[in-house]
Amino acid sequence: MKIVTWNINGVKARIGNLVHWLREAEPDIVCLQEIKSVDEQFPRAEIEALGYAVETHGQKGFNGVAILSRLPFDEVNRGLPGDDADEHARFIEGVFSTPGGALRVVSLYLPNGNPITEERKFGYKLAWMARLEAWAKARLELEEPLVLAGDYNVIPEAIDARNPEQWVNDALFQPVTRQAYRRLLNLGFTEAVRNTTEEPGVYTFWDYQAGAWQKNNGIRIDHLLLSPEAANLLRATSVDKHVRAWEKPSDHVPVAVHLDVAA
DNA sequence: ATGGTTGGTAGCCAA
Repeated sequence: MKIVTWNINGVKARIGNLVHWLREAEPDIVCLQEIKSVDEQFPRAEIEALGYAVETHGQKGFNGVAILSRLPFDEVNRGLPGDDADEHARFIEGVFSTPGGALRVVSLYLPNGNPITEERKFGYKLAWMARLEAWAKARLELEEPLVLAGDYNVIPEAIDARNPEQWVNDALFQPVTRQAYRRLLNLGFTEAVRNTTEEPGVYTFWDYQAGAWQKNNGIRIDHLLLSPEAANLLRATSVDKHVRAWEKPSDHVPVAVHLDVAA
C-alpha cells in the first residue's frame, strides 16, 4: 500500500496536475494540505472518477486538508482537539479496514509560525504542536498502525536544508520548534523518510522565489510519522521530485511511504 | 543583497 502526503498549494489551481499525478503515481491514500478551498468547491468529481473516496476539511481562502482513498472510509474525524477557539482547518483523520485490522491516516498542516516575533503566529505554532503531541500520545495507546502525514513546517536537522544558515531566524528551524517535533517523535514514532534514506539532500519544498528550485535550494518539511505498528510494515519511501518541474507546480512535492499492507 | 513568486481574494494576506 502506497500512502502519500502532498501540500498542493491550492487544489483548484492544481487539479490538472493532481489528476495527472494520480494516474502516474497510483497511490492508495493521499493526504493533501493547503487545499485553499471550502468543502463545497473542492473538485471531487474529477478525483472520484479515478476511483477515490474523498473527505475534506476546508475553509475559505487558506489552509484546508483532505484525504483521498481507494479504500472506503470507516470513520472520519475533523479538527485537532484541544482548543475550541481554533478555527483553522489543519487536521483530518481517516480510519480504514485492512486484512490486518484498522489503519489510521492523518493529513495535517502544521502552522508555519512566521514571523517568530509575533505571538499570534509563532505562539500558535508551538501551541498547536503541543496539542498534536497530546493527541498523538493518546492515539498511540490504541497500538494500531497509524500514519501521521503532512506538511509539518519543521526542518528537523541541518542536513534537511540546502542552506541551513538561511533558516536560523525562521520559525521552521527554531530550536524550540525542533524540540517540539522531537518530543513528538520520541513518543514512539518512526519518521519514514529519515529511516529509509541515507543520503543527504532529500528535499520536499522549494520556494517559488529567488530561483530556489533552479538552485536546488530546498528544505525537507513534509513528513510521514509511523506508529510502531505501522513502522513494522515499512518497506520503502520515495519523493516525487520531478513534479516540481511541471507547469504551474506546487512549491511542495509528493512524499510516499510503502507499507506491507494489502491494498 | 529584507529581495523574490504564487494562490485566493477583492482585506494584500499567507506562505
